[in-house]
Amino acid sequence: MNQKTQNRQSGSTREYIYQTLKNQIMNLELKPGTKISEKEISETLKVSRTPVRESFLRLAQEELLEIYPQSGTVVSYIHLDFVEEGRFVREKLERAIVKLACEQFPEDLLFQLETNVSTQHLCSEKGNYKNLFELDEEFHNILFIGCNKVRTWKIIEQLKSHFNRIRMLRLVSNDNWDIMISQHKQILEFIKQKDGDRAEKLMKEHLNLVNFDLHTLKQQYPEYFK
Amino acid sequence: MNQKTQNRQSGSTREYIYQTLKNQIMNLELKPGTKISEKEISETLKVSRTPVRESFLRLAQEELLEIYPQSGTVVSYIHLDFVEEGRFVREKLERAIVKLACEQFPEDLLFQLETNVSTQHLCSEKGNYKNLFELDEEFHNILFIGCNKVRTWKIIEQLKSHFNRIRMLRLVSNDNWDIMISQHKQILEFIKQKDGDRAEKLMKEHLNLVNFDLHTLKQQYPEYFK
DNA sequence: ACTACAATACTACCATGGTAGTTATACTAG
DNA sequence: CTAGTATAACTACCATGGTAGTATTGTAGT
Repeated sequence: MNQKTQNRQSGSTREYIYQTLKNQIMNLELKPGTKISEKEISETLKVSRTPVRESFLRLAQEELLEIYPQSGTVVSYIHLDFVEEGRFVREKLERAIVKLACEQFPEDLLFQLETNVSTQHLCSEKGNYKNLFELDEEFHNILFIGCNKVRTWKIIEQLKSHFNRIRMLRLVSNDNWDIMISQHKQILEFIKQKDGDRAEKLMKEHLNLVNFDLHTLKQQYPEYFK
Repeated sequence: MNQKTQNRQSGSTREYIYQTLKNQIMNLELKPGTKISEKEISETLKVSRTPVRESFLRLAQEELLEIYPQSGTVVSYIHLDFVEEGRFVREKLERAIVKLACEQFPEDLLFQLETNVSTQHLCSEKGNYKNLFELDEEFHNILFIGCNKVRTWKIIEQLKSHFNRIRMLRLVSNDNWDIMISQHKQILEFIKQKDGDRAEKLMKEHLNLVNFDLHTLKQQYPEYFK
């Protein structure tokens, strides 16, 4: 029997399913608490249950799904402990990274930071907050790449997943984009000047920018939280 | 057809296979570079290919296996970049944690640290290095538990996997067990005295204790490294 | 002897069916 | 109407067969 003749353009079926589900969870299209099943997903996405199942396992590993054996699978509620812990780890590591970046940083990646920041200005003028969000992520990612700490960034990305869903909850409206962008620009300046102390201090401020009151948000959207 | 009547005592078949393989990899029974396959493992461990495959995926996620699609699966070589990066992350986070522990730490876990350290003395006298190794891990784990940062420790554990294989290479002989134990004891004292600065400084020293020359080791066992 | 290429033997990947275990539902007794 | 129980309808888990893709081996041509 014909089991799959056309290749999917980007990677395996499993990867495709994983990305699709992860996006839906992070965008809150799949709301916390939603019950899903291998069979249901495999039917809506027109694939067999195997790659779906394997994606479930990976997402459970990353704490975005909770699998109850023989019973069911649920999209994880946003867990404030996880958010707090993610913030803790991120602060410690990013402060260390930006200090490292001040000691040495590859020229070509410095250039990438420059273009990133100027693109941020453009997106801000046009009110393109979706792109701005991604540029923010990219800015920090480049810092880790330049310090040869790619795995570390991946770890942070994973720990940030619960937090980023909150950020999605607040949508574009409430972030202080302009302050954020100017801080990015200033951090880049400190790196070029190799001023580690100031850079670290500013990075700490920068990460606290999104440090809004979680508990009021929890009261506003109680159905999303554990 | 009978597909599995007896329950395995501890958890699912998948978990059992995962633990078995992980142990073999960490103990270097499965040496870096060894080619393995779903079929082979499923036959030797007398299970079907599915749980084996799912364990492979998880171990690949943790960078202990490398899966080449449609081609083969290989036990990861020890990657010095990973070791270095693991050390970086661990230092930053453990220094922050021990400082936190000096601010507040639950009474019962303090007691657990006490018993842990005294057990370490016992094991040292008896030359029980295998247990000592585990007690070392436990000591640090308790610190994270007491600071409500369990996930953070899990992250570190994963990042340490490549490093721990090196530690296994050097076996028991070369570690400075006595210094290590006295440092544990001293760290515990600083926590009780709530002396964050001294605790952090000692923790940094402590983590550098196993900071031996990797490159000579790489020359000694070239077949284990990338 | 050495290269080009076809045949073969692998591999991980995906599809699918059966099973044990859990949960919801229907039914019965009081 | 309620409480308890049998039954049906789920679930994730595991087993297994087929497929596309890769690597190896054998073979023919030079």
